Amino acid sequence: MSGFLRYKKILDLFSEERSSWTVLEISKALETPSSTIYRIVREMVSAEFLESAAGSYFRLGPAFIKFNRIINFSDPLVRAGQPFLKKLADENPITSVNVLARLYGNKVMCVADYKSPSFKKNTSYQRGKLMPLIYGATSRAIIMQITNRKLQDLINLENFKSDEDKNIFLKDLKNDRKKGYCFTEGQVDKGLIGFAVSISNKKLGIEASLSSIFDLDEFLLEHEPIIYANLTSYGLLVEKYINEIFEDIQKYHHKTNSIR
Amino acid sequence: MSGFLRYKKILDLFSEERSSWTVLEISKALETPSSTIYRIVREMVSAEFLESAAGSYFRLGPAFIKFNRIINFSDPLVRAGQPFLKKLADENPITSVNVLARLYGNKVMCVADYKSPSFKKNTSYQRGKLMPLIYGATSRAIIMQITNRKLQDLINLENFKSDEDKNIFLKDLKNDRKKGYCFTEGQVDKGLIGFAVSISNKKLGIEASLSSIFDLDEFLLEHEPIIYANLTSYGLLVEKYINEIFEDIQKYHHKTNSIR
DNA sequence: CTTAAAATTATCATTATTTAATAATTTAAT
DNA sequence: ATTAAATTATTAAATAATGATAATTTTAAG
Repeated sequence: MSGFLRYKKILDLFSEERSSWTVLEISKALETPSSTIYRIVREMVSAEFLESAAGSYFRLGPAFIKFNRIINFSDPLVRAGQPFLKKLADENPITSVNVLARLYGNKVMCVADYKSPSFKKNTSYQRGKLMPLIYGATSRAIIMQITNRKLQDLINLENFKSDEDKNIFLKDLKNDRKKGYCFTEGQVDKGLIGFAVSISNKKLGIEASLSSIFDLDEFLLEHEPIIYANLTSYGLLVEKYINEIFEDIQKYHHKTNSIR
Repeated sequence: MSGFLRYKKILDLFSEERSSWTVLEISKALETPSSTIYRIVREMVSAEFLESAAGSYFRLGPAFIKFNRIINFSDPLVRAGQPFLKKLADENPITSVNVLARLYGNKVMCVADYKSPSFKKNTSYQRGKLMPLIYGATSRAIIMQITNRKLQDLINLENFKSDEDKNIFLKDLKNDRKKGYCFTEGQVDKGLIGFAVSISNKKLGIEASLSSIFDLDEFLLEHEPIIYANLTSYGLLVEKYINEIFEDIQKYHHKTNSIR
């Protein structure tokens, strides 16, 4: 265990289910002497990546809240897309959960979400949560924009039940790519349906999606055209804003670099 | 530069204003050879604390979003208080910004906020932002619960204009402690006023506050009793929930520790 | 498709840090 | 006040980080 991994292994112990650990517990879990863990934990506490809680427990520190905020206010995708999620929800014909998500390793992560206040059911899509790459419209609108080698690599990491399943998935993906949007039913949450469009920006390396999730019980066929119209128009708007943000960033860097 | 500091120094370069850096820029800023920075950045990218963006730039990685989410769903203060912020806003007599904040080093950090949809002015209190310890009701309701040595240490870090200012501050603090709540006007944002109560839990080491911020132009004296009533009752409710969460955590740890 | 520049990774001797066993100290609970 | 638990300090030995340079890969332009 060396380098950053030393610190990351400790952080990775912390989860929603188990959010506080003592040094001795960490020491056992990582099979590392407690004197070593004490030293490392002390470092991380002083950097505010961990904080000491009561009863000699430690929990994740406020540095994560701070850096999360910086991402929120500066990440081009979040900055460009966040303001439109509420608008999209308000314009949808029925209550919805609206999600901006992006590729994160070989998973998909929701980076912003807005739920209509009266939406009743629970959804798995919540900011910061990792979702499977091959299920749900949100994910599909992301993977459908990926091609060649990178697509191969991602697909190879997935466990399809059979080669047939894999081929069906790839064929569906091709179809969706042609159509320009995705629809799935109950792949992630039972009783919910999802619609999604791709969001991308090559210069910024953004591979993302914008999606709306509805309660199947509320959904009528006549809603479909409005949903697609909303998603595609807001999708384009988000891409336009991402581009503007990109140009701002470039100007800024040009300026600061020439000063030096 | 050694240990975790090596990594933290790089992360600390990233800010809202400057959210992407190249390896060469980092290398210059930290006066460290680029071969070293390349190695460190690579480590952090693979741990997802940084991510490579377009044009050989790097930005903060999705690990922060992930861990932030874990804090959101598990931090006793956030878990207990978050759900009440909207309720508090809805019950306040005029539009408001409602904030849960806590001590963070020698600063105060907002850990959850809810703004009435129609609240017009901008406030400095946004989740994740660090605020001064000695200005604003939000901060004062935190520092007023701190005593003895710890208070001394915190006060000594502050730059008061004069000894007189310092004494006035300490006297006001004493008064507020007696009253059980704080009021300030325009100390953080001009044209805004703040009301706050303390939130604490000794066992969990929580030193926090619940506050409501209003537009001075909308505020009438007759609102005051309602505001105080709301803050104090929700403050007690939040403390009660923190306590329940504490007991849940204890049970859980008891269980998992006895299994081993 | 080629080519040149820029970005990134690999190599390795030197230097510095981390490790972990143990002792010493501090803190917390009765 | 006392004792156990938690934390910090100390140390030689083991290990890893550094940074100069070379090698490779990627990117952008013609």
